[in-house]
Amino acid sequence: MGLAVLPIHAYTSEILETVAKNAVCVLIGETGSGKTTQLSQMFHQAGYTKSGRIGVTQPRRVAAVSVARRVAFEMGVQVGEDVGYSIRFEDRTSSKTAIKYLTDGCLLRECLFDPELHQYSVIILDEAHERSLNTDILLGLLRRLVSKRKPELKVVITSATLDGEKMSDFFFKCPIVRVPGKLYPVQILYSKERPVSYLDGAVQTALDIHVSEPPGDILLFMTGQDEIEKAIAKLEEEVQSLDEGSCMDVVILPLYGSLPPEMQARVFGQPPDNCRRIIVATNIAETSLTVDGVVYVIDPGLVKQRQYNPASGMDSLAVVPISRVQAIQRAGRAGRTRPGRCYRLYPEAAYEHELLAATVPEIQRSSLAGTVLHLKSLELPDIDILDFDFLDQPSLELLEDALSQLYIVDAIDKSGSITALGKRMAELPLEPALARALIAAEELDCLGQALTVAAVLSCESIFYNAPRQGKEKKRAREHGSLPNGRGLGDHIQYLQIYDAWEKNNFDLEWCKENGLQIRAMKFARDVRRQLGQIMLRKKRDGEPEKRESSSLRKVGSARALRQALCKGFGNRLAHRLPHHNGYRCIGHKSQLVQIHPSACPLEVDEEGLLPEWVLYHELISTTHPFIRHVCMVEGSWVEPLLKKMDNMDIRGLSGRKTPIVPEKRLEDDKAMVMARTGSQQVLSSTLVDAARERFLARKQSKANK
DNA sequence: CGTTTTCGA
Repeated sequence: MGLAVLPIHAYTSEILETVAKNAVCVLIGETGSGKTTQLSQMFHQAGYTKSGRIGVTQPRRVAAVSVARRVAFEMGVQVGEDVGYSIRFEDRTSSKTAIKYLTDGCLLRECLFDPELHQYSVIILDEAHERSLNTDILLGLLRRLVSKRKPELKVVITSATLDGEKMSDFFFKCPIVRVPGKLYPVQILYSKERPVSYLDGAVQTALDIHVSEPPGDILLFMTGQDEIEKAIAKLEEEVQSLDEGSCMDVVILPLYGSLPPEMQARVFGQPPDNCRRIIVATNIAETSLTVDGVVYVIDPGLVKQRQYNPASGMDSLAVVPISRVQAIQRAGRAGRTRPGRCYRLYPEAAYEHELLAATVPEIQRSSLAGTVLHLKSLELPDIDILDFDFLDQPSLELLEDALSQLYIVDAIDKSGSITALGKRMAELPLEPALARALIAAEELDCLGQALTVAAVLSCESIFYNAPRQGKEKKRAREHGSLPNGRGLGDHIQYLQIYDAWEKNNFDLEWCKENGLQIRAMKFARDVRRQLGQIMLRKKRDGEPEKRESSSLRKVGSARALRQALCKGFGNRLAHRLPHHNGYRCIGHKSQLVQIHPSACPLEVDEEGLLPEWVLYHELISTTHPFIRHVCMVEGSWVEPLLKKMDNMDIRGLSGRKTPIVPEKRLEDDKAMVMARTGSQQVLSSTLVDAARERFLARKQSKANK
């Protein structure tokens, strides 16, 4: 077979010489340079695999797998032999494996068992410019390791033009090798000013291109599912009104992460002849997925980005301007197959002066509890977490928050040293709070259930939210027949749903019928299996096999399960929200925090009222900064509650865009209760107090009898 | 009457 000559081949000797002379080097290789597939082979041929393996990290699983396949093919070997890959749930390597592709998360996990990574003679950190949380931690660890394992370990960091110097400085001013890429020119067109509505502006631009420009697909970036659907609806409407025959046919396709795989596949299928495609996508199309045939890119310049607020311990999603690196990346999507065009819906001055040069790295906008625990468990000598060398230092608040989170779940002691418990927790691929809950569950004999809950909480929503169907009033949501936890809360509901699925032999059709995300359910099953194995491995000492596996099926009372979850999440919020003293909380995902019923002043009584309280933080911090606490409660009991409470101050809440309680600033110390039924209502804090009093009075009168 | 980007162990 004839293998194409790639730009990187011309640099072979320069690269090999640099690597021979230096422990680390930075390689700047633009898209199409061939670095991802060729570097490893180059080192293999140069004999570096005689003393160990070549490890190449990728930020994404699919990339690790597909690149390994490609390289195996080029070398004429089977995947899993000389060339292999290792990703979560799947290790395709053997003792023969000389070149190993793996996700950066996987390499990080290997550090736990072998901090000096002795199996490797070369480590290539690919796509380091993407600055994923895991890559950043690896960068910090490798910086230490390089000096330690000199001269037998070689490290190559591949990065983009922009931060090559920075990477080199970080690695003791190591040399930089530049390799050109292979991309067609993309003409950039700026708007004179920002459109009033970027959605309308984007739709209009797409139509203009469609009616006046030569063939070629259009890629339009939007921030989320909802926006994508709106844009598509508008586009379709406008396209309808075009004169028939005035231009070519057009298909409009959505593309976003939670879109079911078969729908995503439509974007990669063969387009009909003589028909233009308009693909409306989230930033998934920026790096993760590449759509062939795109010639025009429309870039409104925004992304939805997760942000973590250490003061409240919550993350939120915010629409923010993209960085220049992202803008360049988006434009590049137009030049993969031939020269293209990128329409930026903002002025050039905005690009130059308003956009950040690079995206704020994830390490500066995530909770670092897991990261810090990981680093602590490596027991690196002479290390002070607050002083660890990161390429970009996270804020002190972020680090202190991580330490306090870890202290609360007993993972570290007062002096900041990792505890035995903390060590066990570090081995579980979970956020520390959930890891703590699992260990508590083991002691409370409800591990089986806790595993399920932890697994379901580790995946994206298991519910499939179908796009709105036309103008039908009722939203097509099919999971009405699923167990609802009987008011026992989301966790119990997850447990019941998973158990029901298991009873149906993990049938995928069953998932479909009940409106569940097949992908998420499968993922939960894999996670559950993996977590179970890790929990067992730790317990193994001295215990017979059979007993072990039965502990995975152990089922305790709902109360035991709650207690276990509380052990992980308990106090976390109470700790931060002194207004809520007396309320204990357990967390649900990262945005919702439930107050445990047993600690709620309006406890469940014989009438079955008040099964749970939920604090909905995102609402508090992002939309309505004047509201300090919002309690969101399940619909099932709201009505009886409303009936019971008279003289209530109920205010309607109609969506995020309109303010609740307009123009009225609330006192800081007033907790708000938001009741969630079909419609949402806000109750004032005095009602909570009144209800609490009544509850206590009733309890008192019962006690007197 | 409202719903969430994207990766990863």
